[in-house]
Amino acid sequence: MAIDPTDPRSPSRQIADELREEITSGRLAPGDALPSEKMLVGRFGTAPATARQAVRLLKEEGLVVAERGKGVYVKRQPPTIRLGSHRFSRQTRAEGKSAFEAEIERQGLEWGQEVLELAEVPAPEWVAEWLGVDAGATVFVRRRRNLVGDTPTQLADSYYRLDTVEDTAIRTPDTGPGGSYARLEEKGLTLERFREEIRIRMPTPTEVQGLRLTPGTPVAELRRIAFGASGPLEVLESVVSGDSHVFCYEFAAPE
Amino acid sequence: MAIDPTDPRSPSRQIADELREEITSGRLAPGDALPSEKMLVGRFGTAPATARQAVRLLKEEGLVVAERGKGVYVKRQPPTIRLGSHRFSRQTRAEGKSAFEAEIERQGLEWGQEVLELAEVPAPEWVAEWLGVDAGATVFVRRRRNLVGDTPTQLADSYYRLDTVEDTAIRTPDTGPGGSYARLEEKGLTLERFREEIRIRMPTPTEVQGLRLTPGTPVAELRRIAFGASGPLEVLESVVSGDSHVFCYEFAAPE
DNA sequence: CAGTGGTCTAGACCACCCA
DNA sequence: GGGTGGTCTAGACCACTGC
Repeated sequence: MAIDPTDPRSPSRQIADELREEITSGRLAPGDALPSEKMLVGRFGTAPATARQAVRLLKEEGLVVAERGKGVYVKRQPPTIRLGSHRFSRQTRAEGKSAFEAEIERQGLEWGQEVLELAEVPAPEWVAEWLGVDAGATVFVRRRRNLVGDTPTQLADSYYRLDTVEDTAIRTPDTGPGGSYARLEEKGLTLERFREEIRIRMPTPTEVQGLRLTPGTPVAELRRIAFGASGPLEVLESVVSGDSHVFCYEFAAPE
Repeated sequence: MAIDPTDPRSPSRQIADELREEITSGRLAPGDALPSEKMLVGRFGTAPATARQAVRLLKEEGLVVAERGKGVYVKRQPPTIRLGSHRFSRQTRAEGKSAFEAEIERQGLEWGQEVLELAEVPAPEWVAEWLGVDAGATVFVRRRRNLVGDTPTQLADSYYRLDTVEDTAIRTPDTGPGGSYARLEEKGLTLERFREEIRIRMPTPTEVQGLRLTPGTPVAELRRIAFGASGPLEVLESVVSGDSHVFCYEFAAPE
């Protein structure tokens, strides 16, 4: 219960390990408050800063969240959003839903989107390469933020060649039923296959703010390229909060 | 250059933002040393603990690594390992290589594996569900650690029904050429399709140790189920270090 | 041996939440 | 107003590195 000075672990580690054990064992359930800093000082007999250090370790592990003026709580698991390879089905678009929208509603959650920016910009290097345009060429970008309930979960930037989105609702705030993929197919640009890459990292401060992330929450960076018959149609970069998403893929055994 | 007391950002944030800008702008390149704590104290005129706090923020973002007794360095990007849906090709197995092995060698990297445990254990709940056995039924598990060069990059546990691996080299330390999937196919258990789920989180202390992770490095938890004609053949859980892996999937537009 | 980061002590003030 | 966490000051000792 108290600090063991003969233990090779530092006092703050001992406190953190003790608290972590209480969390993983379930004695402290999600939503429960951790003992306050002062209680920890009383219980373990250390200086306040040492107790703080212990709590900080747990925050870095993503096990607990601090709420200003209230206390430190065991993190609750937010509802898990499944992002699967089946979400780009043409049938879904025919029903007037975008890929993301369909995925959320399938799970009985509320959906929302904010368009942050519609602009013509010079293509970032990897976008140019994937879209098959010259480095620095002008492309059209749709930046938006997806919400589940009222919490933002994704920042998504879609890039298009200018001729691809010419005279389409993709250039306007509301892309209409079925989303931008439906608009492309209306134009005769059939989506044939997709390629996705997932990278994992800690968020930048901007992303922490934009996604309302708690400290200790990593993010996934998803890059997708959508191919039509004649080449790439859309390149997407999306940053999604790690604690509320699962990526799912199914595929046949290749030869 | 110095701290601005009228700035709404706290002093440690200001220092962190300044250093981050030097890193992202390239004035501090990967491998370069950050100014030492004492230098920061001199430059910004704060107490040592404030400078430390700034450096800690950058560590949590995964931008820098501290080396005891030496200094704090801008993180180098480790070689990126691509884990793609094409890695389970039968052709690869015919060449005597396992999925992981093939992926690494394709990129000209050195490969290694340590078998940590071979055992019969009660199935964890999700494994039982995916393998289609009763909760708590006995299953066979292969726990191993994959190395690229001499750095561990993956912890992988494969679970099998007992009858699936009966009289196969899968129960022995060396599964032989082509890995365990080759052994299954020799037995007439053809792999037909795969399902993968990727979750993102911060590592546990055990994983930090096992994968030699630096603070601020998230991990991906990969769960895979390999299906044969008659049902699931293998369930795998793998924890991979986030800073050295990219997951890649390609798929056709579903109906 | 000097310099580095890792940890700790023992306080202080502030902003925030809730009763 | 009392409790909470967030941040800061101003030191201290230790273990480790590299010379």
